Amino acid sequence: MGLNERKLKILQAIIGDFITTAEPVGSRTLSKKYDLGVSPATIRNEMADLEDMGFLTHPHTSAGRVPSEKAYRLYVNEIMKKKELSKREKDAIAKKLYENVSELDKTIEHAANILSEITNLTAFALTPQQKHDRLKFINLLPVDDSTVVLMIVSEAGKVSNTALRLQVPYTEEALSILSKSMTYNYKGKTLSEALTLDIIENFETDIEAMGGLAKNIMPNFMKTLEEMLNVNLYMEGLTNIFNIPEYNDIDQAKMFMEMVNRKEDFTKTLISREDGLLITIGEENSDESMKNCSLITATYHVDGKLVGKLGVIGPTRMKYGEITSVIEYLTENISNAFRLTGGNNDKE
Amino acid sequence: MGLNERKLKILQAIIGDFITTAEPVGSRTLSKKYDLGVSPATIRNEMADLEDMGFLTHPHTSAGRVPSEKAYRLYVNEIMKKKELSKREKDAIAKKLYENVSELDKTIEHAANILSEITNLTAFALTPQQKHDRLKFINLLPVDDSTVVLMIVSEAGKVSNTALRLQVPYTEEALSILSKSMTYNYKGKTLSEALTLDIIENFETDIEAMGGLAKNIMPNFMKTLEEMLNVNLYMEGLTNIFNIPEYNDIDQAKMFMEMVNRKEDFTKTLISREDGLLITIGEENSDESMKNCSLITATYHVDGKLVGKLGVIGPTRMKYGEITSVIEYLTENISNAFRLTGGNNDKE
DNA sequence: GTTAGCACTCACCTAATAAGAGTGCTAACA
DNA sequence: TGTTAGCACTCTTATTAGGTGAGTGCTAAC
Repeated sequence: MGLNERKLKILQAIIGDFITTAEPVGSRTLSKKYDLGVSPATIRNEMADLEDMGFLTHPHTSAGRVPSEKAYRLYVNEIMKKKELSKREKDAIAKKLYENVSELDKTIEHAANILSEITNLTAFALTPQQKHDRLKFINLLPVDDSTVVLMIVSEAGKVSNTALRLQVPYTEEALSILSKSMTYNYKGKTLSEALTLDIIENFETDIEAMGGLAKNIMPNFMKTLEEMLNVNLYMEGLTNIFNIPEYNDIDQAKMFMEMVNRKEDFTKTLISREDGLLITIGEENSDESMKNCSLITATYHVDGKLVGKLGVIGPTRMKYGEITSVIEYLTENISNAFRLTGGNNDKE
Repeated sequence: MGLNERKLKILQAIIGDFITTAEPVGSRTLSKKYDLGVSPATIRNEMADLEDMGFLTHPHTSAGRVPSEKAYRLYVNEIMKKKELSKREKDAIAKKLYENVSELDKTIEHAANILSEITNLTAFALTPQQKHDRLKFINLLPVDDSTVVLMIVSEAGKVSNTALRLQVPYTEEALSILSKSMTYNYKGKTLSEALTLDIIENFETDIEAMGGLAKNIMPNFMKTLEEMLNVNLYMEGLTNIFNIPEYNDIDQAKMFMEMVNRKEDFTKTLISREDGLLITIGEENSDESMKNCSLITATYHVDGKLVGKLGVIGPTRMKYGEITSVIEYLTENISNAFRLTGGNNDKE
């Protein structure tokens, strides 16, 4: 028994209807609402077939049909068409996105916000992983008798610094030597390379000479590098799930909230996902807590190098077509925003 | 009709019982559970009096009594005793709190986390308002042909910097002059003073000479100052409310989540509250969305100067005594942690 | 192959009933 | 005069039963 055109048409109608109404759809409603050219009885026969084939399920005998995850998978792979966004939508998105383009993090946060507002789902965005970002500039600046500022700039333009209060007095000369020595050792290295460098060895001889200065500073340097490697997770539209029938139940809502609030786990899940547009439906998710969710993620690029991710999470019943269109438009424009402006806040 | 000792004892028992069980408490349970020395009938008479006085309410005729907000107010003001924390609890708190004491923000976040775990409520903490923090160090550092880093250090040890990509070439000399000029103009000023300074005037003559360098940099400087003035709000234990009977209802949970997710509003509410330990119960809250919550906030000090806030929010039925004890212990120790170590990561 | 007709199923809603917790009042007691 | 036992009464909550309607699956006719 194959999926002839009529079956496909009926399946598509069922999926489309269910996605918007969240109600099991019956043969009569189907024949009234959609112009299928056949009677409810025929539709019933076809639906029975579709159920045998695993595309539909039955909450109970006297209920309408509900698409299975297999149906969504088919829908995503073959039926759904990407919806071209209207000029107005595009403009609205672009306007918000370009609002504060000087800070990558802010833009990423905005992107998640836009996404959640358009989709009415929970949206998220990860700031880029900086693993391959290289150290460009390292400096130690005297601020006062007991305070120096450690400053690190990466090629991607990320700046990080910490005010260090030293336990021991220091001389500007020693500071300058250490600063130069660090630059010599680390400049041009990627963040992850830098983290594996055995610094103690490199500075062994100097440490005594500089009265513990390096001993004071290097641990902080490494800690700062680690922090630069951290990605930030932005989440928006958390409360949207309360408006979704699937989560109109305190336990469901709780489970969902708890899942997305385990930010480290969630971040790990996102990072480990393949690059590019990826849709995982229900059981396809490896995370136990996501087995009744669908997750859509996409990769964005900045300067053609760094990559981060953004996407949405919600019930398996979601508007896959529209959502992927918005996500793709967003990823393109995050890339563009930064390619065109070099991360500065002047638009071309 | 006054609040004689027996009435007070009964009221206390009712409040205590209701706080732990969340069930309306009846005369029989009361006489069985607590050793009041009188029969249920007597208790009933007293309860009727207490209800007339406004301390108790009646969900319906055949239900037990529930404390009114007036009762909680009395309880908080006069009955409740602060619970001395056990050594073990104190140690556990201190250990977590001192874990990463080099960064104020991290410590504040930890504090909120500890608080939510101990109280099983939603806890929050605001990083200090830096209004009166003074600028200590301003520097412009050349990184490459088109990039300079703007670095600002405040007396409180807050460091901020931004990599600026300039549209025009610059000379190190011009940069150095600008840097010195900025230091001259802003050093020692508080952040809020600095923000109101009319810089354009100060640099009018220099701007031409430095080929627009100042014009490029000053707006970013001001923006950075503004960011330094921002406070951060950390929230922990959001999903705890799902375990609270009062919020075991999708609409209640939704309202709560939406309230605490309006972070700007919430932050404003917190900032505008009086310093010190402050408990507001139900209707005492000016925020419409908090009228059925209780909010406890306290102020913490760092170096005896900067102040931030932390606290919990939950249903009016909460363990006021225990919670305030924990909050007070936390605020003291945040202060101590930074007083003793000067914000560095070595303990004394 | 398609359709009309019809019996059948099952969730859901409503009303009715029963059970249980707790009060308020009255009268007796110390 | 304050305290207590007793009891009728109230009101929620749980349970059950009956009715309704949406929708299916099957059969027989077209």
